[in-house]
Amino acid sequence: MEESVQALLRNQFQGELLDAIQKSAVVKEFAPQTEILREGQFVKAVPLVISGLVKVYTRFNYKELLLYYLQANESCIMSFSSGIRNEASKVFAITEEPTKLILLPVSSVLEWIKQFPTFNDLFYQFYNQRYYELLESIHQLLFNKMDTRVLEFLKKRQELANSPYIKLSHSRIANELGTAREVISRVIKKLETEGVLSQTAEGIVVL
Amino acid sequence: MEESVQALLRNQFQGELLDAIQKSAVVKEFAPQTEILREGQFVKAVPLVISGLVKVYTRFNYKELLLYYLQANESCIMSFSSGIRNEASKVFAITEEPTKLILLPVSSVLEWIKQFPTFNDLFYQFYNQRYYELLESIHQLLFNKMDTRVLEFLKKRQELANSPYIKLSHSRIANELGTAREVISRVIKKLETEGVLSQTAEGIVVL
DNA sequence: TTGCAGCGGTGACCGAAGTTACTGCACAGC
DNA sequence: GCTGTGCAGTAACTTCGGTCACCGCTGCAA
Repeated sequence: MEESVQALLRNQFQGELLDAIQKSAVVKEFAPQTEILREGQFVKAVPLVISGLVKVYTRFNYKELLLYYLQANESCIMSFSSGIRNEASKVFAITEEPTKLILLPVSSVLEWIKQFPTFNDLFYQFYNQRYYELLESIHQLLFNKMDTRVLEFLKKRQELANSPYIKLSHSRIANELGTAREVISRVIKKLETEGVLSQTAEGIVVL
Repeated sequence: MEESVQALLRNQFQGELLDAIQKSAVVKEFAPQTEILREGQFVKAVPLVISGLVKVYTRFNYKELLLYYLQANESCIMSFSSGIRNEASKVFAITEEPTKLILLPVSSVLEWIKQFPTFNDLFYQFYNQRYYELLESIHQLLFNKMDTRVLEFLKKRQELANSPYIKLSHSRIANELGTAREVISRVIKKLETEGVLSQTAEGIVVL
């Protein structure tokens, strides 16, 4: 295992738990736009993101909706839950950027949860985080109109990329929000005339 | 503690865990339409439903949306999570029927989770269940039109009440689905002419 | 150079759902 | 009896978002 990964793990975990993780974890790297979890898939490993960005989303009849992003030190609770219950996943996950993650075998995770309270806490935290993010998605869908949904989305992307320029095509944005490309064009144009953002050759900038 | 509650607990828990729960749990009864969790509330106890029905929902500017129901042997994960993280609740809970529940102090729950793996598993199960139900809500909002949403809702109510007759006013249904009363009237009328349900004096019947 | 694929812009249109406003009915309480 | 209240039905209208069709631009590859 590389030194950079080791360092990250040492930061998060200590003692026996650290040893155990180092022993059984497998490091994997993925190129952008690699599907790492399909709906209906049965998972036997829980991923823990080391670096990069993973998009978790749901899909129905070619209509998608972004649920949340996984960043460094976060885990996909869906693969954990589908792992422990031996149920098929109900969501999809795809890398957005080059992503490095470690895979923890479900059986080991189950052991560690019993043995190490800090590890257990961590997973409750993960669940919690995702619960909130789903709740937030529900709020967006139910209470907000397209313009605020687009704006919120762009702001989040700006934060995540840590760059003022959002390099996403209108149709990509439409997919994330479960709508059509034309709608995004319309809304972004409107936001632009309102002066809250501007479209440049380098990407969209929220002001 | 009454014998009926004792029996239910013995059914779910054993040994030391059962003893501990019996020692520190408080039984409470609530009349229908009693608010047991408000948004922004800080909770110091985790409820476990013994009997009855609790509605968990979110609200914004007088617009509501049903998230899920809590039935016997289920717990509100929101109060657990807001308890352990000392954060304010983001959802509301209200009794739909006369409801009996036991309250477990947050501090004890945290202890038991470490001590008793079965108890820990139970709470993961709760989290999981709610995560799925939120996901289901998102699907309903994003992919389904009002007519299917109403129909699904009515079917679920029929199951829960264990009676063919759904005694809910149109405006109540509208609230649960985050829409207006007129819309429900319109949709139900349409469903009625389509022959998938009928409205009688005793309530709505899905055929 | 041509052609084509991907992207954004736009106008026209439609349908779903939210809104307003009013009607009629049943029932309770006085 | 009258009146108030809560519920359902419904017509008319608006708004939002999804869809269709088409255009023009750019850049790439044959």
